[in-house]
Amino acid sequence: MSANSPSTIPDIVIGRLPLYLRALKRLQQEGKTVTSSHELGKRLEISSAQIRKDLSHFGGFGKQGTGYQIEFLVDRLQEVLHVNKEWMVVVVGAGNLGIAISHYRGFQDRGFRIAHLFDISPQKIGEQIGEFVVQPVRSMREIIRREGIKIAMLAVPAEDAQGVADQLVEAGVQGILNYAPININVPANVQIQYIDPVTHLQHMTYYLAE
Amino acid sequence: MSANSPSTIPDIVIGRLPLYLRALKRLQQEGKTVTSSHELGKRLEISSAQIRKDLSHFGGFGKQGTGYQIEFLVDRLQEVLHVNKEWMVVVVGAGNLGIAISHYRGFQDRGFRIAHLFDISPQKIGEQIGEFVVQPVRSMREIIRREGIKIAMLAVPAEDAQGVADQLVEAGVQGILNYAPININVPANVQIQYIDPVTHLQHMTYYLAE
DNA sequence: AACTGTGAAGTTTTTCACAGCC
DNA sequence: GGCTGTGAAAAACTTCACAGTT
Repeated sequence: MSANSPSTIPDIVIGRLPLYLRALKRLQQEGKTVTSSHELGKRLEISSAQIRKDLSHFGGFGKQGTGYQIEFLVDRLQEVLHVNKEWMVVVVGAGNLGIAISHYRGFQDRGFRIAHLFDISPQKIGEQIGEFVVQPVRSMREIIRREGIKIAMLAVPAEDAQGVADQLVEAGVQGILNYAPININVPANVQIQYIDPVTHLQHMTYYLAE
Repeated sequence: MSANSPSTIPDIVIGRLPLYLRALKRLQQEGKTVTSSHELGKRLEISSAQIRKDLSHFGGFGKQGTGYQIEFLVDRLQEVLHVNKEWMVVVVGAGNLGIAISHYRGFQDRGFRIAHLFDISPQKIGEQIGEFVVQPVRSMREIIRREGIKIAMLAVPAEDAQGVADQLVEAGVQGILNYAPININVPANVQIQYIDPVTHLQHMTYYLAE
């Protein structure tokens, strides 16, 4: 079967594809050229049947008796996830977190490039952070529009997150990665994902005896 | 029904509790004292039935016709998640990310306090980062043991993550929040959670037209 | 012999819908 | 009238197990 229309594939499956991609690239770095659902599953602690079924949504990528050509599978997954091109991304918030994000080298080779760093504070505007000069939130809308940027990372205080998100959506952003520890509401056509380390820590402590 | 033994409650339910807790605290900050599964669900984009069912695993926390006393529910959830005390946490890796984590103010009032910051690089050791002096990984094991620390945040390069995780487990750590973009293997009795912004970005781009 | 891709079976998770209470 | 807590039903997800290919 060839690639389905996106809407028919469960979101939970989509969420695992980046993990497969990440693990495959690592196998590649280790010099491997072929792998199997079993080997991959062992690394990821996911059953081999799960991996085969997930991948089968997008077509038969493997060879019976042999397994998967890693390079081929990496290409296919990058295609499916639309990271066979480079997405321009903006960071909003030039506090410690925004600065750390702006310095992070790990976006480059996985499909993302930071294009701008914004902040609202007059003290921060104009400051040089790595390769970026902090720009005013005031000009954010215009820049995002002009450059057709579709993705933003939100690293502002929780109180400001909804307001900034509204502005980003208004400017045409279609995906927001929110680092602020608060839920924000966006239109249905805008993707939102959350990163909040504390929720992960609290998830772990449930299982830790006191 | 009163609190069950942890093992009988689905992990997926546990994963939502921190989100409920976060949203409830925000409602509290907004001055509310009572809420309903419907109101909470609207904020979180989770169905009200789901919220009621999740909470019912731990006892009847609400009142029919009225809803939930926010303060009471916050206390119960903190109890269930074991964050009614403060957990000491160490950070390993004093690069940009480790530094940002060490500066982050948001752990304090949600159950966690950073106790130490470690790095392996001689240039970094001794450096003052906020309120911490970077300590050598060499002395990590001894310090974790002595202070009975159970949780670590890993912010080292992917290549070093497995090795450091092994040392942490050896030292008695029972939960690791791994920021390195790589899967690591730990014994079954050790909790592990991952934070990798790129996997979230790639999840979003699947849904974004090119 | 090793491995994929996949229907069918099994399990888990979510939603429904309503009795019971405030 | 508004809301919870919960069995029962429905939906979603995972695993099984094996035919088919290399």
